[in-house]
Amino acid sequence: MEAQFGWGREEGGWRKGPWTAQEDKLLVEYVRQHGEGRWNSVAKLTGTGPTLVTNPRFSPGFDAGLKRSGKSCRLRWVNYLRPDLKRGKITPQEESVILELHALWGNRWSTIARSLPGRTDNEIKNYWRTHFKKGKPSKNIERARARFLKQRREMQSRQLLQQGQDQLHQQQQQRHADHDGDDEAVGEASTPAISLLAQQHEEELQLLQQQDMDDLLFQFCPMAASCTSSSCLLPGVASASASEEGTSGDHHQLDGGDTWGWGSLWNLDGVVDDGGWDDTSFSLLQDQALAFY
DNA sequence: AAAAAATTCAACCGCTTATTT
DNA sequence: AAAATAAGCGGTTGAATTTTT
Repeated sequence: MEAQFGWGREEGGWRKGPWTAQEDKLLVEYVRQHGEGRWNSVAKLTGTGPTLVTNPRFSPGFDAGLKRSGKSCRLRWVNYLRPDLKRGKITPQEESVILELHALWGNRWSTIARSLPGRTDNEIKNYWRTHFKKGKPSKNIERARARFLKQRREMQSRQLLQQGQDQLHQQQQQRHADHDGDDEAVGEASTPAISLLAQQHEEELQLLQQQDMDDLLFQFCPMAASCTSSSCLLPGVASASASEEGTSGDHHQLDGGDTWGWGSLWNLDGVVDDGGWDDTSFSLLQDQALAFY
């Protein structure tokens, strides 16, 4: 019934490969009796106690002990048998959290997992890799990305427009003060760069709107909502959380060049200095965004 | 209908960090 | 204080399953 798998056999005395229901039972029983931890003693203590030895379910001479290394036992418990694990698919809400926290912390799966009760680091890691890893972005994340960029653009073009208007206003007033009743056509020529930029962004924006991906996006990707609300738009939050690390575990690269976009897009390290969200950092980010687009 | 390709995810490995002896 | 042992972490693997051709 088992051991039909290519890799189900023994190596150095320890069984390896997929766990059987029987093995699970032994491990669960072990934890019930001895608690979590001391995994190396599982093999010694399972199935050898008087209750199990005399249990008629085990034929005489059959070694009922669990022939698994401590490491394997711990893994099985932590990732699969623990009763507080949440089974079933990752919910859209959870996905949203994963995306956000990964943007913040990179591949620190166990850190991310702490914010997702009932989910293991392994599970989250798998989820991330299968859904958001470079090369094969799912349709969902593709849409999410588009939305993210769109929001950024909307914001920027609004900013630019406002800037241009302010500037124009200022110049007009200045001119009024300087020499009284003069022309007003000059103002347009003096802010061509900004208005042009703003116009370009409006055009890009409209292009995106034509594609009309919002409805689909919302249906599939909750991140759309979080984009506006949390860390990615609030440098204060992001930099505060980001600075909390950097003490010891810094050898983890935040975003090894092969994962795409999000890490570098959302992680504001090195872009935002002391919580300031100025135009330069914005356009820097914008450039990064465009590079991926 | 079946073969091939793609995806999923449980479990492994090697390494680092923490705890115990 | 340091060596040994245990726990924890993240990357990788590959059998099983699902999807595509």
